[in-house]
Amino acid sequence: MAKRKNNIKDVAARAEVHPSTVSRVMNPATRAMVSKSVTERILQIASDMGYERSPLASGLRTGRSYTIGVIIPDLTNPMFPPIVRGIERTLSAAGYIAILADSDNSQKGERAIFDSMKSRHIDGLILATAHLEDPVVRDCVAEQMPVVLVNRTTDSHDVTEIINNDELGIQLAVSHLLELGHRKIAFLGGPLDTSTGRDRYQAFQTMAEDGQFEMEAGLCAICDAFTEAAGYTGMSGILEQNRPFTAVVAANDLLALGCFDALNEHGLSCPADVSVTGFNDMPFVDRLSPSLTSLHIPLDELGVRAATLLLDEIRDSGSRKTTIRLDPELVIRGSSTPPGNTA
Amino acid sequence: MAKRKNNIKDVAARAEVHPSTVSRVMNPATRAMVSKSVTERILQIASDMGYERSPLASGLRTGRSYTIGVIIPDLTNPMFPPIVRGIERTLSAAGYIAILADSDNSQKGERAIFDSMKSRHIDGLILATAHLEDPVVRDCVAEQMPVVLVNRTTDSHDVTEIINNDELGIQLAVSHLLELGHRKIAFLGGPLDTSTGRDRYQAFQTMAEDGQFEMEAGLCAICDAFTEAAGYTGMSGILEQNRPFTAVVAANDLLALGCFDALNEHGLSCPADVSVTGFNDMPFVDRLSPSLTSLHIPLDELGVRAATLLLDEIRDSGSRKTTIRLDPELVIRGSSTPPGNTA
DNA sequence: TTGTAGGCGTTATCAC
DNA sequence: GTGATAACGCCTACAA
Repeated sequence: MAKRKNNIKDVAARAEVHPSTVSRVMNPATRAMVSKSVTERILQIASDMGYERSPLASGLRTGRSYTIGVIIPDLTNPMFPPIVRGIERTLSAAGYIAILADSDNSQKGERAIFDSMKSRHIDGLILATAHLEDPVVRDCVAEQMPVVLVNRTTDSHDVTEIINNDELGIQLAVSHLLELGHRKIAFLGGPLDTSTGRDRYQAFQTMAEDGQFEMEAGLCAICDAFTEAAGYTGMSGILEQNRPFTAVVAANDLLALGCFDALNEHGLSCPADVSVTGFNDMPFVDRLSPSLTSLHIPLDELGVRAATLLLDEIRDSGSRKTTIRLDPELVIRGSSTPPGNTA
Repeated sequence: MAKRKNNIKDVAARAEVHPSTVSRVMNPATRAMVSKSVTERILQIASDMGYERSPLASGLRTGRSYTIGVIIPDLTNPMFPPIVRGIERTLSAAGYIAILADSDNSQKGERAIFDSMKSRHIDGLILATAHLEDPVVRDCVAEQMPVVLVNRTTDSHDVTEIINNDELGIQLAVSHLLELGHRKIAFLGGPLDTSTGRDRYQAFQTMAEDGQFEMEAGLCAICDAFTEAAGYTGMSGILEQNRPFTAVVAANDLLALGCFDALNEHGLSCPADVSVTGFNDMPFVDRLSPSLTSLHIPLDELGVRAATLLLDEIRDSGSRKTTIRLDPELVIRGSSTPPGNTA
């Protein structure tokens, strides 16, 4: 009946050695200290008894938990599941486990989750939630907690991160629309307290300032979240201005979806009346009606590399912080065509 | 410099009481044992010092980790993120944390994850991966590990679970197609070693046997996974038979998407040539081209209730195992219309 | 190469 | 109501 799990002492007793010897054998890093014959005997017995080291106890002793925190702003945004999957696969291959939390796009949520994770003694953190000014990131740096940012960065680049070339992405999108003949282009931006929100917006502005097209204040809306609902609200605001335009650059795919809704509601159709581009090329946008022109990002790879960077960081926390910036690729689909009837 | 976190002894020293007393105060369940004045003083000091209990150490002592394992077959299937989110929200509100893993639709993966989670001393498990014959579920029952199944069940119903009324779902879909006038209906099923695969298939068969329409062997394909790729392969197989049909009932939405691809490739269009229904009403199917008729399931609620059931189970593991079965609702969209041109 | 001893932070159990 | 003690399972100087 007593279902107590075998512990290190049980194995030691059966192998007629001291628990510390078993401990050394069970830890690959210290295994070399023990003679070959004893090592083999202990490994055999341990496996026979179904012994498994308790990460809890060993973590308590060593201060490491082999647990990594992963905070995502919105798991229902289809861009994140592939990232999470890449992270999780990579971590578990290295003997780590991921504890996942969704901050629900809120900085307060992010903080609460961070505190809770910290109390679980996580060995490191992967954040997809970074804000330009982010107390959680600052705390990580201050406390020397290994951390990697994915997709978004902060204003103080003293952290390892893997992000996208947001400026290039917007350049590609706008150039594409310009080549199609569009000249009145609206912009649907994301929150300016995130790097993806600000940098994509700035890139759009810069292209206008370079004289490539004319930017009108009324044709620019900053949404307060990267969600369909916010995109809908933002686009509705633009439409109420009643200014002519033939294309919309949205700062991400969900905003573009909300944009579709607002256009439909105003009797406009995409792409006949208005062309739309998104950002991220999240799963299923190729199947939408219309299929969405977007900027492709290797999401799974983003996750894999974020996890790899974090593992490096944990092993050698003194190493220089690196910033990896991936170039997005424009994927042209049905939502962008030459301008026809002007709205 | 020494950034060591405050522990229970530090608090005790500052409050001039014994660590045990602090321990009693910090645990809501035992707080009543301590006098009001001491309780207040300790709480104040603890909060001043930023003291947080170490779940690791307390877990080591008590055998509970306040950690719940969550295994999902495929996180990139959009039906799961809302479920995961509901689970995570509910668990964290109760002081638990979720460790998430993706089994990648493989029973071997499920087993490996389970073992790894067990070694982390999880207090319970939520499985969305159940197979009809599932060793992991059997082990949970044998080891008295609290477990809740979501979405899928097993053949031995000795486990708490929250699932869908799959039979009703298929009845609704088929009835809908019959009412539209379809009589040659194909079926694209999921793996028969899962309850959702088998039960949806059986429901389809039963309706045919009841004489509501004629079921043809050649118009029935069982896919080996609930994925777009498998749906594409399955549907291609049906199309190669060259038998006339005007509608397809797919056992889930991803299969329906794969079905779209195969139809397109064969020059058939939905719904003009063939009507299609899905299952799960996962996010974004309302935006597809064509929008997909499907069976709606309250995904977030599924997650919330699964987590709630598990917490109940943890508190009172002796309680009777319950099966909750939710009725799906048919949502009619663009992919299903009366039959026009026969294929 | 292996054993010894002490401690990681907490709590159950017994005393007082 | 509070204090003392040991133990959860493991790791690591240090000693042998």
